[in-house]
Amino acid sequence: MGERSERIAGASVTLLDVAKAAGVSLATASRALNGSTRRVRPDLHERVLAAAESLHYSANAQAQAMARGRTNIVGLVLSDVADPYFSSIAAGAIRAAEEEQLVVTMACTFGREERELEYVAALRGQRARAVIVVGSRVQDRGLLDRLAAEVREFEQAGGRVAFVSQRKIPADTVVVENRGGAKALAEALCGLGHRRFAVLAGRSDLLTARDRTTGFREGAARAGVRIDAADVVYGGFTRDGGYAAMIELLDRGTEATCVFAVNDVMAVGAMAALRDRGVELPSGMAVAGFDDIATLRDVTPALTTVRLPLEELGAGAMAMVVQEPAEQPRIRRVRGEVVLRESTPLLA
Amino acid sequence: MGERSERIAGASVTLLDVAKAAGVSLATASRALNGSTRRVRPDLHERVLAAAESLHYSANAQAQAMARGRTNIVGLVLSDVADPYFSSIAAGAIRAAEEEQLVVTMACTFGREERELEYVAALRGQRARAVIVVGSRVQDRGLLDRLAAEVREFEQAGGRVAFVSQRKIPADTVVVENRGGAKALAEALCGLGHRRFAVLAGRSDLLTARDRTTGFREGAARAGVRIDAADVVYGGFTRDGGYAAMIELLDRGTEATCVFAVNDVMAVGAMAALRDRGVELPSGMAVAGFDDIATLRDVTPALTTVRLPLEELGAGAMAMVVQEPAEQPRIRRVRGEVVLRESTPLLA
DNA sequence: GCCCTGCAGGAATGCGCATTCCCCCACCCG
DNA sequence: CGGGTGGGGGAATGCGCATTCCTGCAGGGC
Repeated sequence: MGERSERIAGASVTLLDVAKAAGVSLATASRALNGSTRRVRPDLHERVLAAAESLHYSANAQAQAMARGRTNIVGLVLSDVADPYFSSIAAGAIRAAEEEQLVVTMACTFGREERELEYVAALRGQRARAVIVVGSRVQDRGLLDRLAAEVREFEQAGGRVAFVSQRKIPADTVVVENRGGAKALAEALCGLGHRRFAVLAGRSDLLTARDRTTGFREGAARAGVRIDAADVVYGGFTRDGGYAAMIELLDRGTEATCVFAVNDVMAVGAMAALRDRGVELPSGMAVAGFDDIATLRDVTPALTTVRLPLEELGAGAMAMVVQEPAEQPRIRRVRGEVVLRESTPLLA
Repeated sequence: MGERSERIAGASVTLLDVAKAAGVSLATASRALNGSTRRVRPDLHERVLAAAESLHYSANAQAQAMARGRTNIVGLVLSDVADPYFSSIAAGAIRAAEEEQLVVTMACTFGREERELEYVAALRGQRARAVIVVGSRVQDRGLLDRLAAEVREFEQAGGRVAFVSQRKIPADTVVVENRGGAKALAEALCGLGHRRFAVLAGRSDLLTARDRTTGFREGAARAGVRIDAADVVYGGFTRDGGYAAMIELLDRGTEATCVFAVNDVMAVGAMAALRDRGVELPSGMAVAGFDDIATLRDVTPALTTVRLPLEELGAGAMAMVVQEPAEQPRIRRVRGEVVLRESTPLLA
C-alpha cells in the first residue's frame, strides 16, 4: 500500500501536483495552462508549463467540463458507418470538428431506429455540445414525436442539434435536394432517348428514397414520359435490396430500357442481377444510381448517377451546430449534379 | 431574470432537483437511480423514479465519471473513416461497444500520423477507459517511440490500449495474417497456371503493404516462381495509387500475366488503368486484391482477393480492451481466406 | 424490558478543475 | 513621503454526483 502501488493503481497527475511542483497555487497553474483573462507573470508561467511537461500532466477533461459547465463533445448519430454514404458524411463531420477542437462520438443505430432516441438522450447525459443526426429514418409517428421531444430537451439543456436529410422535425437541417437531383437525372436520361423507365425505389418508408422516386417521376413527366406503377419496385435500400428488386422486375417482365435505382449501392446490386440473368450491360439495360459513391466509381460500365458532396453534408451540419442558434431553424440546401457515364449510353 | 429565463439559459435538472421533488435526500435519490449495494425502500425508490421521469432527469455523465473515477468512453483512432477498410472495422468496434454500454469517440488522422499521438493524449485527458488504434502507420522511429510512451502513459493512468494490425509496440493487438494470406493467394494463383506476376506494392513504409508483398513473394516462391524486382511497383495505398502504379507498370512493359494489388481498392484502380489502356479483363491480365471490401464485390470481372473479417477486427480489439489486462500483451490472430473469382480465370 | 444488531436514510466529503473574491505589493502621482 | 491604483497571487467556492460515515429506528434475543 505504499506510494508505489498507489501510482500503479492509476492515480493520475492532477493540476494540484503541477502547481506544487511549480511552487505556485492551483489557481495560478490553471491560469497559466489555460490562459484565462487574468495574466500570469512570465517566469511563473514558464515554471508551470515546465512542471506540467515533466509530469506528463493531462488535464482531466471531465473535471474541466464540469467546472466550465460545457464540453467539447459532439455526437454523431447515423445508421451504419460501414455504409459508404454515411461514412463519407461522417468523415466530413469529423474533419470539420477537428478544426473546432471538438471531439466526435459516434453511434450507429444499425437499423434500429428507436436507438436514435436513446443516443440523443445519452448525449444529453454527456452534456454534449451538439448532436448531429444523419439520415433519420424514423417514420413511426410516435417515435418521431418522441425524437422531437428529445431534441427539444437537448436544446433546452443548452445543446445544439442539426439533422442531415430530414424535414419532419423543426431544427437546423442540411437538406439534400433529392427530388431536384432525381428530376434532373430523369430529364438527362430522357435526353439520351429513353422513353420507358423502371425504378428500384428502395424502402417506401424512407423519405430520401421517396423523394428520389418522386423527383425522377417528375423529371420524366416533364419530358413527356410516364412511369407505370408496375415499373416501380420497392425493397431494401441496400445492395441486396437492389439485387432483389431487379430480379423481381425481370421476373415480372419489364419493357423499360433504363432502370433507376435510388442509390448507387442498389444500382450495383441491380447490375449484378442483370448480369446474373444474362442481360448485357449497358446495351441490354441502362442503369443509373444516386450518390456517386467514390468506391463505386470504377464499376463497369461506369455508373451514371447524381453526385452528392457527401463530405460537405457532414461538414455543413457541423458548421451549423457550431454557429449560434438562429431563431428560426436554418436550412442548408445541397444540390446534386448529374453525372452521365457509360452505364447509360445514348440510345440508338 | 425570473425562473423562466433561468431555465431557458440551459440549466438542467440535477439529481438534487429530483431528490427534492421526491422528498428524499440526494443520497437516496442516487441510490435509487443507480442501484448501489445499498438498497432503498420500495416506496421511496418508486417516488424517485417517478420524479426523475417527470423532470426528464438525465444524469450528468461528466459528474458521474468524476465521482466514480472512470468513464465509459472508448477512443477509436484510425486514418480515415471514409475508407471502407477502416469504416468496416469501426462498425465492428462500435457494435461491440454498444453491447458493453460503452461510448465510442472517433478520431481520424487523415494521413497525418503524428495526430495519433495527439489523439491518444487527448483520450487520456478524457480519461477514456480504453483506446483502440487501427492500422497505425507510424514508421518514423522518433514518432513511434513517442507513441509507445504515450501508450504507456495512458496505461499508467489506468486505461486499456489495443492496436489493430501493428507489431512494433508491445500492447494487446489484433494481428492480421497479411503475410500468410498473401502467401496462400500466390499459391492459389500459381495453381491457376500463372508463372509471371507483378505486384502493386503500395507504400513501402506501410507494414501491412510490406507484409502482403513479402507473403505473396513467398507463396510464389513456394510454387517455384520468382518475382522480379522490376515487376514490383510502389505507390499510394489508395485507388489512385493503384491506378498510377498499374500505368507505370504498363509503361515499363511487363510480361506478367497476373497482377496482385496489395488491397482491393488499389486493385480496382489497377483494373481501371488496364481498361483505360485497352487491356481486356480478365483475358488480358488477371488481377487480384486483398481485403474483400464488401462494396467492391460487384465489380466486373469479380475480384479475386483474400477475405478479411473486417468487422471482427474491430470487435476483437474491443473485446480485448474490455477484458482485464494480461501480464503479457495479448495477440489475437486473424486469418484471411482466399476467394478466387473471375478476375483470375484458370489460365489456358 | 433492555441491549445488541441490522437496515436504511441523510449529512458530509471529495473527485479535479475554473473562477471568484480577497488581499498584498509595487508602482505612480501629487 | 503618503495615498491611490492596478496587476497578479492565493484561498475558497462550487460544478453534479457517488460514496462514506453517522444516526435513528425496528426487530430479535436474553
